[in-house]
Amino acid sequence: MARTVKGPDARRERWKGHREQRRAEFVEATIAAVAKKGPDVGMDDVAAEAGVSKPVLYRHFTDKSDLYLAVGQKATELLMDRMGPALLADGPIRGRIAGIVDAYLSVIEENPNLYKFVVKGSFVDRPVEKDLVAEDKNLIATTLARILGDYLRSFDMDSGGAEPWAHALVGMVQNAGDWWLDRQTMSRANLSDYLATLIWHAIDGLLRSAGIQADPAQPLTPLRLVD
Amino acid sequence: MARTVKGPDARRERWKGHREQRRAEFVEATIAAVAKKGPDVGMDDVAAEAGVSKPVLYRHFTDKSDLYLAVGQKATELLMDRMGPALLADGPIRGRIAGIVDAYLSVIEENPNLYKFVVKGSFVDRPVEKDLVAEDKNLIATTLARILGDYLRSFDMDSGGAEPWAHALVGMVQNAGDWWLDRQTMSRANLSDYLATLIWHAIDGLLRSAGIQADPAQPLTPLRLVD
DNA sequence: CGGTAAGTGTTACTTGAGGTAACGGTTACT
DNA sequence: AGTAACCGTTACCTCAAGTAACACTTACCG
Repeated sequence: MARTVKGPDARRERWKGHREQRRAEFVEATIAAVAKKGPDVGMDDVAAEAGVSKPVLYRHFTDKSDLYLAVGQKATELLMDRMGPALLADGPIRGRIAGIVDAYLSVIEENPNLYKFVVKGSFVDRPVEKDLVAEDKNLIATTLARILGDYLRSFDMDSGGAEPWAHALVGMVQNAGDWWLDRQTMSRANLSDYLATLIWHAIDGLLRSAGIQADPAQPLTPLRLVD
Repeated sequence: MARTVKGPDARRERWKGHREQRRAEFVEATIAAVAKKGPDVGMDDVAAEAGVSKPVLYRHFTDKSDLYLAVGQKATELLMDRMGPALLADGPIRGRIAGIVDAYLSVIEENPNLYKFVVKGSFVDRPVEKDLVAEDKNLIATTLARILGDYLRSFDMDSGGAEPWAHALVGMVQNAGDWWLDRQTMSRANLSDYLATLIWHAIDGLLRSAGIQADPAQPLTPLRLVD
Protein backbone atom coordinates (compact mmCIF):
# COMPACT_ATOMS: atom_id res chain seq x y z
CA MET A 1 0.00 0.00 0.00
CA ALA A 2 2.53 2.53 1.16
CA ARG A 3 4.53 1.94 -2.00
CA THR A 4 1.92 3.65 -4.15
CA VAL A 5 2.99 6.89 -2.55
CA LYS A 6 6.43 6.91 -4.10
CA GLY A 7 5.33 8.72 -7.22
CA PRO A 8 2.77 8.52 -9.98
CA ASP A 9 4.49 5.86 -12.03
CA ALA A 10 8.07 5.35 -13.04
CA ARG A 11 6.90 4.68 -16.57
CA ARG A 12 5.92 8.28 -16.96
CA GLU A 13 9.39 9.52 -16.07
CA ARG A 14 11.29 6.98 -18.06
CA TRP A 15 11.22 9.02 -21.23
CA LYS A 16 11.78 12.54 -19.96
CA GLY A 17 15.28 12.86 -21.35
CA HIS A 18 14.46 10.87 -24.40
CA ARG A 19 11.74 13.18 -25.60
CA GLU A 20 13.99 16.17 -25.41
CA GLN A 21 16.68 14.38 -27.27
CA ARG A 22 14.21 13.43 -29.95
CA ARG A 23 13.04 17.02 -30.33
CA ALA A 24 16.62 18.14 -30.67
CA GLU A 25 17.11 15.48 -33.31
CA PHE A 26 14.18 16.83 -35.31
CA VAL A 27 15.43 20.35 -34.92
CA GLU A 28 18.71 19.24 -36.45
CA ALA A 29 16.83 17.47 -39.22
CA THR A 30 14.95 20.66 -39.96
CA ILE A 31 18.16 22.63 -40.19
CA ALA A 32 19.61 20.01 -42.49
CA ALA A 33 16.48 19.95 -44.65
CA VAL A 34 16.54 23.72 -44.93
CA ALA A 35 20.17 23.61 -45.97
CA LYS A 36 19.29 21.12 -48.69
CA LYS A 37 15.95 22.29 -50.00
CA GLY A 38 15.87 25.97 -49.18
CA PRO A 39 13.82 27.78 -46.60
CA ASP A 40 10.41 26.68 -47.87
CA VAL A 41 10.62 23.00 -46.97
CA GLY A 42 7.47 21.20 -45.98
CA MET A 43 6.77 19.05 -42.99
CA ASP A 44 7.02 15.98 -45.22
CA ASP A 45 10.50 17.04 -46.23
CA VAL A 46 11.57 17.51 -42.66
CA ALA A 47 10.11 14.17 -41.69
CA ALA A 48 11.83 12.49 -44.61
CA GLU A 49 15.13 14.11 -43.67
CA ALA A 50 14.72 12.68 -40.19
CA GLY A 51 13.98 9.29 -41.72
CA VAL A 52 10.50 9.21 -40.34
CA SER A 53 6.96 9.92 -41.44
CA LYS A 54 4.89 12.96 -40.68
CA PRO A 55 2.75 11.83 -37.74
CA VAL A 56 5.90 11.05 -35.77
CA LEU A 57 6.92 14.66 -36.13
CA TYR A 58 3.55 15.73 -34.84
CA ARG A 59 3.99 13.63 -31.72
CA HIS A 60 6.85 15.90 -30.76
CA PHE A 61 5.69 19.22 -32.11
CA THR A 62 2.13 20.39 -31.96
CA ASP A 63 2.59 22.49 -34.99
CA LYS A 64 4.75 23.74 -37.79
CA SER A 65 5.23 26.91 -35.84
CA ASP A 66 6.14 24.91 -32.76
CA LEU A 67 8.93 23.31 -34.73
CA TYR A 68 9.97 26.71 -35.99
CA LEU A 69 10.08 28.03 -32.45
CA ALA A 70 12.24 25.10 -31.39
CA VAL A 71 14.67 25.86 -34.17
CA GLY A 72 14.63 29.49 -33.18
CA GLN A 73 15.33 28.58 -29.58
CA LYS A 74 18.32 26.60 -30.68
CA ALA A 75 19.54 29.58 -32.65
CA THR A 76 18.97 31.85 -29.69
CA GLU A 77 21.15 29.59 -27.59
CA LEU A 78 23.92 29.67 -30.14
CA LEU A 79 23.72 33.43 -30.18
CA MET A 80 23.47 34.01 -26.47
CA ASP A 81 26.27 31.62 -25.66
CA ARG A 82 28.49 33.94 -27.61
CA MET A 83 26.88 37.27 -26.79
CA GLY A 84 26.48 36.74 -23.06
CA PRO A 85 30.18 36.63 -22.21
CA ALA A 86 30.87 39.49 -24.61
CA LEU A 87 28.18 41.63 -23.03
CA LEU A 88 29.28 40.90 -19.49
CA ALA A 89 33.01 41.07 -20.13
CA ASP A 90 34.80 43.83 -18.40
CA GLY A 91 37.69 45.79 -19.83
CA PRO A 92 38.50 48.80 -21.94
CA ILE A 93 35.33 50.19 -23.42
CA ARG A 94 36.44 50.40 -26.99
CA GLY A 95 37.53 46.77 -26.92
CA ARG A 96 34.29 45.71 -25.27
CA ILE A 97 32.29 47.26 -28.04
CA ALA A 98 34.34 45.53 -30.68
CA GLY A 99 33.99 42.26 -28.78
CA ILE A 100 30.22 42.47 -28.63
CA VAL A 101 29.91 43.36 -32.29
CA ASP A 102 32.29 40.66 -33.34
CA ALA A 103 30.56 38.05 -31.21
CA TYR A 104 27.35 38.73 -33.09
CA LEU A 105 28.99 38.73 -36.49
CA SER A 106 30.82 35.49 -35.76
CA VAL A 107 27.56 33.72 -35.02
CA ILE A 108 25.81 34.78 -38.18
CA GLU A 109 28.94 34.10 -40.19
CA GLU A 110 29.11 30.56 -38.91
CA ASN A 111 25.39 29.81 -39.32
CA PRO A 112 24.19 31.92 -42.22
CA ASN A 113 21.45 29.52 -43.30
CA LEU A 114 20.09 29.04 -39.84
CA TYR A 115 20.20 32.77 -39.30
CA LYS A 116 18.28 33.58 -42.45
CA PHE A 117 15.80 30.82 -41.77
CA VAL A 118 14.98 32.13 -38.34
CA VAL A 119 14.97 35.81 -39.22
CA LYS A 120 13.03 35.62 -42.45
CA GLY A 121 10.59 33.27 -40.83
CA SER A 122 9.01 32.21 -44.09
CA PHE A 123 8.80 28.66 -42.76
CA VAL A 124 5.63 29.45 -40.89
CA ASP A 125 2.59 30.48 -42.91
CA ARG A 126 0.56 32.14 -40.20
CA PRO A 127 2.25 34.74 -38.05
CA VAL A 128 3.70 33.17 -34.93
CA GLU A 129 2.46 34.37 -31.58
CA LYS A 130 5.96 34.42 -30.10
CA ASP A 131 8.37 36.51 -32.13
CA LEU A 132 11.70 35.04 -31.12
CA VAL A 133 13.80 37.42 -33.14
CA ALA A 134 12.12 40.41 -31.55
CA GLU A 135 12.60 38.84 -28.14
CA ASP A 136 16.28 38.30 -28.70
CA LYS A 137 16.75 41.82 -29.91
CA ASN A 138 14.86 43.07 -26.92
CA LEU A 139 16.91 41.06 -24.52
CA ILE A 140 20.14 42.34 -25.97
CA ALA A 141 18.85 45.89 -26.18
CA THR A 142 17.67 45.81 -22.59
CA THR A 143 21.03 44.60 -21.41
CA LEU A 144 22.71 47.25 -23.49
CA ALA A 145 20.38 49.91 -22.16
CA ARG A 146 21.29 48.98 -18.62
CA ILE A 147 25.01 49.10 -19.33
CA LEU A 148 24.71 52.35 -21.20
CA GLY A 149 22.43 53.90 -18.62
CA ASP A 150 24.79 52.98 -15.82
CA TYR A 151 27.66 54.40 -17.78
CA LEU A 152 25.96 57.71 -18.40
CA ARG A 153 24.72 57.95 -14.84
CA SER A 154 28.23 57.30 -13.59
CA PHE A 155 29.05 60.66 -15.15
CA ASP A 156 25.91 62.21 -13.74
CA MET A 157 24.48 62.51 -17.21
CA ASP A 158 20.89 62.19 -18.29
CA SER A 159 20.26 58.56 -19.17
CA GLY A 160 16.91 59.10 -20.88
CA GLY A 161 18.38 58.21 -24.23
CA ALA A 162 19.76 54.88 -23.10
CA GLU A 163 16.80 52.82 -24.19
CA PRO A 164 16.29 54.21 -27.68
CA TRP A 165 20.01 54.23 -28.21
CA ALA A 166 20.27 50.60 -27.19
CA HIS A 167 17.62 49.59 -29.69
CA ALA A 168 19.28 51.75 -32.29
CA LEU A 169 22.60 50.03 -31.73
CA VAL A 170 21.05 46.60 -31.98
CA GLY A 171 19.39 47.43 -35.27
CA MET A 172 22.53 49.01 -36.51
CA VAL A 173 24.67 45.96 -35.98
CA GLN A 174 22.02 43.64 -37.28
CA ASN A 175 21.45 45.49 -40.50
CA ALA A 176 25.12 45.99 -41.16
CA GLY A 177 25.51 42.27 -40.52
CA ASP A 178 22.79 41.43 -43.02
CA TRP A 179 24.39 43.57 -45.65
CA TRP A 180 27.77 42.02 -45.00
CA LEU A 181 26.38 38.49 -45.07
CA ASP A 182 24.89 39.11 -48.50
CA ARG A 183 27.81 40.59 -50.29
CA GLN A 184 30.92 39.75 -48.36
CA THR A 185 33.01 42.66 -49.55
CA MET A 186 35.14 42.95 -46.45
CA SER A 187 36.57 40.79 -43.71
CA ARG A 188 34.67 40.33 -40.50
CA ALA A 189 37.44 41.97 -38.52
CA ASN A 190 37.22 44.95 -40.78
CA LEU A 191 33.49 45.33 -40.37
CA SER A 192 33.69 44.85 -36.63
CA ASP A 193 36.24 47.59 -36.49
CA TYR A 194 34.20 49.97 -38.61
CA LEU A 195 31.13 49.43 -36.49
CA ALA A 196 33.00 49.66 -33.21
CA THR A 197 34.56 52.87 -34.40
CA LEU A 198 31.17 54.33 -35.20
CA ILE A 199 29.71 53.30 -31.87
CA TRP A 200 32.68 54.47 -29.89
CA HIS A 201 32.57 57.86 -31.55
CA ALA A 202 28.90 58.17 -30.80
CA ILE A 203 29.43 57.44 -27.13
CA ASP A 204 32.50 59.59 -26.93
CA GLY A 205 30.54 62.41 -28.50
CA LEU A 206 27.79 62.10 -25.93
CA LEU A 207 30.34 62.37 -23.15
CA ARG A 208 32.18 65.26 -24.80
CA SER A 209 28.95 67.16 -25.13
CA ALA A 210 28.72 66.92 -21.35
CA GLY A 211 32.27 68.11 -21.04
CA ILE A 212 33.71 64.71 -20.21
CA GLN A 213 36.83 63.34 -21.79
CA ALA A 214 36.76 59.53 -21.82
CA ASP A 215 39.62 57.28 -22.71
CA PRO A 216 38.66 54.42 -25.03
CA ALA A 217 41.43 52.29 -23.55
CA GLN A 218 40.10 52.59 -20.03
CA PRO A 219 37.54 50.17 -18.62
CA LEU A 220 34.12 51.37 -17.61
CA THR A 221 33.77 50.08 -14.13
CA PRO A 222 36.69 51.87 -12.48
CA LEU A 223 35.02 55.08 -13.50
CA ARG A 224 31.86 54.31 -11.61
CA LEU A 225 31.19 56.52 -8.62
CA VAL A 226 31.38 54.85 -5.22
CA ASP A 227 27.94 56.11 -4.15
CA MET B 1 -4.29 50.05 -96.43
CA ALA B 2 -2.28 52.86 -94.95
CA ARG B 3 -4.66 53.05 -92.02
CA THR B 4 -3.63 49.62 -90.72
CA VAL B 5 -0.29 51.19 -89.81
CA LYS B 6 -1.81 53.37 -87.13
CA GLY B 7 -1.45 50.65 -84.45
CA PRO B 8 -2.53 47.13 -83.74
CA ASP B 9 -6.05 47.93 -82.59
CA ALA B 10 -7.53 50.69 -80.49
CA ARG B 11 -9.43 48.10 -78.50
CA ARG B 12 -6.21 46.88 -76.94
CA GLU B 13 -5.28 50.32 -75.64
CA ARG B 14 -8.71 51.31 -74.44
CA TRP B 15 -8.24 49.88 -70.97
CA LYS B 16 -4.64 50.75 -70.19
CA GLY B 17 -5.45 53.34 -67.57
CA HIS B 18 -8.41 51.44 -66.31
CA ARG B 19 -6.43 48.36 -65.38
CA GLU B 20 -3.99 50.36 -63.33
CA GLN B 21 -6.81 52.11 -61.56
CA ARG B 22 -8.39 48.77 -60.80
CA ARG B 23 -5.15 47.40 -59.37
CA ALA B 24 -4.83 50.44 -57.16
CA GLU B 25 -8.39 49.87 -56.00
CA PHE B 26 -7.58 46.32 -54.98
CA VAL B 27 -4.45 47.45 -53.24
CA GLU B 28 -6.58 49.81 -51.18
CA ALA B 29 -9.02 47.00 -50.49
CA THR B 30 -6.18 44.83 -49.26
CA ILE B 31 -5.00 47.53 -46.91
CA ALA B 32 -8.52 47.99 -45.63
CA ALA B 33 -9.00 44.24 -45.21
CA VAL B 34 -5.75 43.98 -43.30
CA ALA B 35 -6.81 46.80 -41.04
CA LYS B 36 -10.05 44.96 -40.31
CA LYS B 37 -9.06 41.33 -40.10
CA GLY B 38 -5.40 41.39 -39.17
CA PRO B 39 -2.40 40.61 -41.27
CA ASP B 40 -3.38 37.04 -42.13
CA VAL B 41 -6.33 37.78 -44.37
CA GLY B 42 -7.08 35.44 -47.22
CA MET B 43 -7.67 36.24 -50.84
CA ASP B 44 -11.38 35.67 -50.31
CA ASP B 45 -11.39 38.31 -47.62
CA VAL B 46 -9.64 40.79 -49.84
CA ALA B 47 -12.01 40.04 -52.69
CA ALA B 48 -14.99 40.44 -50.38
CA GLU B 49 -13.63 43.73 -49.10
CA ALA B 50 -13.42 44.92 -52.69
CA GLY B 51 -16.99 43.74 -53.25
CA VAL B 52 -15.96 41.18 -55.79
CA SER B 53 -15.22 37.49 -56.01
CA LYS B 54 -11.86 35.81 -56.11
CA PRO B 55 -11.33 35.17 -59.81
CA VAL B 56 -11.68 38.88 -60.48
CA LEU B 57 -8.75 39.49 -58.22
CA TYR B 58 -6.75 36.92 -60.11
CA ARG B 59 -7.37 38.74 -63.38
CA HIS B 60 -5.41 41.66 -62.01
CA PHE B 61 -2.80 39.90 -59.91
CA THR B 62 -1.14 36.69 -60.97
CA ASP B 63 -0.60 35.72 -57.44
CA LYS B 64 -0.99 36.42 -53.77
CA SER B 65 2.60 37.53 -53.74
CA ASP B 66 1.94 39.78 -56.73
CA LEU B 67 -0.73 41.52 -54.71
CA TYR B 68 1.63 41.75 -51.78
CA LEU B 69 4.27 43.31 -53.99
CA ALA B 70 1.77 45.86 -55.25
CA VAL B 71 0.92 46.82 -51.69
CA GLY B 72 4.61 47.03 -50.93
CA GLN B 73 5.17 49.27 -53.91
CA LYS B 74 2.50 51.58 -52.66
CA ALA B 75 4.17 51.70 -49.29
CA THR B 76 7.52 52.34 -50.92
CA GLU B 77 6.02 55.32 -52.69
CA LEU B 78 4.64 56.72 -49.46
CA LEU B 79 8.03 56.33 -47.87
CA MET B 80 10.11 57.68 -50.71
CA ASP B 81 7.89 60.67 -51.25
CA ARG B 82 8.83 61.73 -47.77
CA MET B 83 12.42 60.45 -47.65
CA GLY B 84 13.53 61.72 -51.04
CA PRO B 85 13.23 65.42 -50.25
CA ALA B 86 14.71 64.87 -46.81
CA LEU B 87 17.69 63.04 -48.25
CA LEU B 88 18.33 65.58 -50.97
CA ALA B 89 17.66 68.65 -48.86
CA ASP B 90 20.57 70.92 -48.32
CA GLY B 91 21.31 72.79 -45.15
CA PRO B 92 23.06 72.45 -41.83
CA ILE B 93 24.18 68.88 -41.36
CA ARG B 94 22.77 68.35 -37.92
CA GLY B 95 19.35 69.50 -39.09
CA ARG B 96 19.56 67.39 -42.20
CA ILE B 97 20.12 64.29 -40.13
CA ALA B 98 17.18 65.09 -37.90
CA GLY B 99 15.06 65.76 -40.98
CA ILE B 100 15.85 62.42 -42.55
CA VAL B 101 15.21 60.51 -39.37
CA ASP B 102 11.99 62.34 -38.70
CA ALA B 103 10.78 61.82 -42.25
CA TYR B 104 11.08 58.11 -41.76
CA LEU B 105 9.44 58.10 -38.37
CA SER B 106 6.57 60.21 -39.59
CA VAL B 107 5.75 57.69 -42.30
CA ILE B 108 5.67 54.70 -40.01
CA GLU B 109 3.78 56.67 -37.42
CA GLU B 110 1.08 57.56 -39.92
CA ASN B 111 0.78 54.08 -41.42
CA PRO B 112 1.64 51.64 -38.69
CA ASN B 113 -0.55 48.83 -39.97
CA LEU B 114 0.65 49.11 -43.53
CA TYR B 115 4.20 49.25 -42.29
CA LYS B 116 3.90 46.11 -40.20
CA PHE B 117 2.07 44.30 -42.96
CA VAL B 118 4.79 44.99 -45.48
CA VAL B 119 7.74 44.43 -43.18
CA LYS B 120 6.51 41.29 -41.46
CA GLY B 121 5.45 39.89 -44.79
CA SER B 122 3.37 37.13 -43.28
CA PHE B 123 0.75 37.68 -45.97
CA VAL B 124 2.70 35.60 -48.44
CA ASP B 125 3.23 31.94 -47.62
CA ARG B 126 6.18 31.21 -49.85
CA PRO B 127 9.15 33.56 -49.78
CA VAL B 128 8.80 36.26 -52.38
CA GLU B 129 11.43 36.51 -55.04
CA LYS B 130 11.59 40.30 -54.77
CA ASP B 131 12.27 41.49 -51.25
CA LEU B 132 10.88 44.99 -51.32
CA VAL B 133 11.88 45.90 -47.82
CA ALA B 134 15.46 44.93 -48.49
CA GLU B 135 15.36 46.91 -51.72
CA ASP B 136 14.11 50.00 -49.99
CA LYS B 137 16.70 49.74 -47.30
CA ASN B 138 19.34 49.26 -49.95
CA LEU B 139 18.20 52.25 -51.91
CA ILE B 140 18.30 54.48 -48.87
CA ALA B 141 21.59 53.04 -47.69
CA THR B 142 23.15 53.54 -51.09
CA THR B 143 22.06 57.15 -51.19
CA LEU B 144 23.35 57.63 -47.69
CA ALA B 145 26.64 55.97 -48.58
CA ARG B 146 27.11 58.39 -51.45
CA ILE B 147 26.37 61.42 -49.30
CA LEU B 148 28.59 60.17 -46.51
CA GLY B 149 31.38 59.15 -48.87
CA ASP B 150 31.34 62.55 -50.55
CA TYR B 151 31.40 64.22 -47.18
CA LEU B 152 34.38 62.22 -45.97
CA ARG B 153 36.23 62.64 -49.24
CA SER B 154 35.65 66.37 -49.08
CA PHE B 155 37.91 66.26 -46.04
CA ASP B 156 40.36 63.95 -47.80
CA MET B 157 39.40 61.18 -45.45
CA ASP B 158 39.23 57.48 -46.22
CA SER B 159 35.68 56.72 -47.31
CA GLY B 160 35.97 52.95 -47.10
CA GLY B 161 33.56 52.85 -44.19
CA ALA B 162 30.82 54.77 -45.94
CA GLU B 163 28.95 51.73 -47.17
CA PRO B 164 28.86 49.68 -43.96
CA TRP B 165 28.10 52.82 -42.02
CA ALA B 166 25.22 53.67 -44.28
CA HIS B 167 23.67 50.26 -43.80
CA ALA B 168 24.32 50.51 -40.09
CA LEU B 169 22.52 53.84 -39.92
CA VAL B 170 19.55 52.50 -41.83
CA GLY B 171 19.19 49.54 -39.51
CA MET B 172 19.63 51.75 -36.54
CA VAL B 173 16.79 54.07 -37.40
CA GLN B 174 14.55 51.22 -38.46
CA ASN B 175 15.00 49.23 -35.29
CA ALA B 176 14.64 52.23 -33.04
CA GLY B 177 11.49 53.04 -35.01
CA ASP B 178 10.10 49.55 -34.48
CA TRP B 179 10.73 49.77 -30.79
CA TRP B 180 9.12 53.17 -30.59
CA LEU B 181 6.10 52.07 -32.61
CA ASP B 182 5.48 49.21 -30.21
CA ARG B 183 5.67 51.01 -26.93
CA GLN B 184 5.23 54.68 -27.57
CA THR B 185 7.06 55.90 -24.51
CA MET B 186 8.28 59.14 -26.00
CA SER B 187 7.25 61.72 -28.56
CA ARG B 188 8.41 61.40 -32.11
CA ALA B 189 10.31 64.66 -31.89
CA ASN B 190 12.10 63.36 -28.86
CA LEU B 191 13.15 60.15 -30.55
CA SER B 192 14.22 61.98 -33.69
CA ASP B 193 16.38 64.18 -31.59
CA TYR B 194 17.95 61.31 -29.68
CA LEU B 195 18.78 59.50 -32.87
CA ALA B 196 20.04 62.57 -34.64
CA THR B 197 22.23 63.31 -31.66
CA LEU B 198 23.69 59.85 -31.77
CA ILE B 199 24.35 60.01 -35.48
CA TRP B 200 25.78 63.48 -35.37
CA HIS B 201 28.18 62.51 -32.62
CA ALA B 202 29.30 59.49 -34.59
CA ILE B 203 30.06 61.60 -37.64
CA ASP B 204 31.64 64.33 -35.62
CA GLY B 205 33.83 61.75 -33.93
CA LEU B 206 34.99 60.40 -37.27
CA LEU B 207 36.02 63.88 -38.33
CA ARG B 208 37.68 64.67 -35.04
CA SER B 209 39.73 61.52 -35.27
CA ALA B 210 41.08 62.98 -38.51
CA GLY B 211 41.78 66.25 -36.78
CA ILE B 212 38.84 68.06 -38.31
CA GLN B 213 36.51 70.27 -36.35
CA ALA B 214 33.07 70.39 -37.98
CA ASP B 215 30.24 72.69 -37.05
CA PRO B 216 26.85 70.97 -36.84
CA ALA B 217 25.15 74.22 -37.79
CA GLN B 218 27.05 74.53 -41.06
CA PRO B 219 25.80 72.98 -44.28
CA LEU B 220 27.78 70.26 -45.96
CA THR B 221 28.18 71.54 -49.46
CA PRO B 222 30.01 74.77 -48.77
CA LEU B 223 32.71 72.66 -47.24
CA ARG B 224 33.30 70.71 -50.39
CA LEU B 225 36.62 71.36 -52.07
CA VAL B 226 36.52 73.11 -55.43
CA ASP B 227 38.49 70.35 -57.20
C1' DC C 1 -25.12 46.38 -88.12
C1' DG C 2 -22.58 41.77 -87.34
C1' DG C 3 -18.03 40.50 -85.51
C1' DT C 4 -14.68 40.64 -82.00
C1' DA C 5 -11.39 42.04 -78.36
C1' DA C 6 -11.26 43.61 -74.37
C1' DG C 7 -13.48 43.75 -69.94
C1' DT C 8 -17.29 42.41 -66.21
C1' DG C 9 -18.68 38.90 -63.16
C1' DT C 10 -20.32 34.17 -61.28
C1' DT C 11 -20.20 29.13 -59.29
C1' DA C 12 -17.85 25.09 -58.88
C1' DC C 13 -13.87 22.78 -59.18
C1' DT C 14 -8.64 21.12 -58.50
C1' DT C 15 -4.40 21.06 -55.87
C1' DG C 16 -1.10 20.95 -52.26
C1' DA C 17 0.43 21.20 -47.75
C1' DG C 18 -0.74 21.20 -42.93
C1' DG C 19 -2.61 18.33 -39.79
C1' DT C 20 -5.32 13.95 -37.94
C1' DA C 21 -7.44 9.14 -37.28
C1' DA C 22 -6.91 4.67 -36.69
C1' DC C 23 -4.33 0.99 -36.57
C1' DG C 24 -0.46 -2.17 -35.08
C1' DG C 25 4.17 -3.17 -32.90
C1' DT C 26 7.87 -2.70 -29.05
C1' DT C 27 9.81 -1.95 -24.58
C1' DA C 28 10.07 -2.21 -19.71
C1' DC C 29 7.91 -0.80 -15.31
C1' DT C 30 4.27 -2.92 -12.05
C1' DA D 1 0.01 -10.72 -17.48
C1' DG D 2 -1.15 -6.02 -17.87
C1' DT D 3 -0.34 -1.53 -19.24
C1' DA D 4 1.76 3.12 -20.03
C1' DA D 5 4.61 5.02 -22.51
C1' DC D 6 6.92 5.13 -26.89
C1' DC D 7 7.78 3.54 -32.17
C1' DG D 8 5.92 3.75 -36.63
C1' DT D 9 2.74 3.30 -40.82
C1' DT D 10 -1.06 4.40 -44.48
C1' DA D 11 -4.95 6.72 -45.50
C1' DC D 12 -7.65 10.28 -44.71
C1' DC D 13 -9.59 15.30 -43.65
C1' DT D 14 -9.43 20.41 -44.23
C1' DC D 15 -8.70 24.75 -45.81
C1' DA D 16 -6.98 28.34 -48.68
C1' DA D 17 -4.67 29.31 -53.06
C1' DG D 18 -5.48 29.18 -57.56
C1' DT D 19 -8.27 27.62 -62.04
C1' DA D 20 -11.99 26.17 -65.46
C1' DA D 21 -15.91 27.05 -67.59
C1' DC D 22 -19.57 29.73 -68.46
C1' DA D 23 -22.40 34.00 -69.25
C1' DC D 24 -22.94 38.96 -69.89
C1' DT D 25 -21.33 43.98 -71.32
C1' DT D 26 -19.09 47.51 -73.82
C1' DA D 27 -17.30 49.85 -77.79
C1' DC D 28 -14.06 49.72 -81.60
C1' DC D 29 -13.84 47.81 -86.49
C1' DG D 30 -15.12 46.94 -90.96
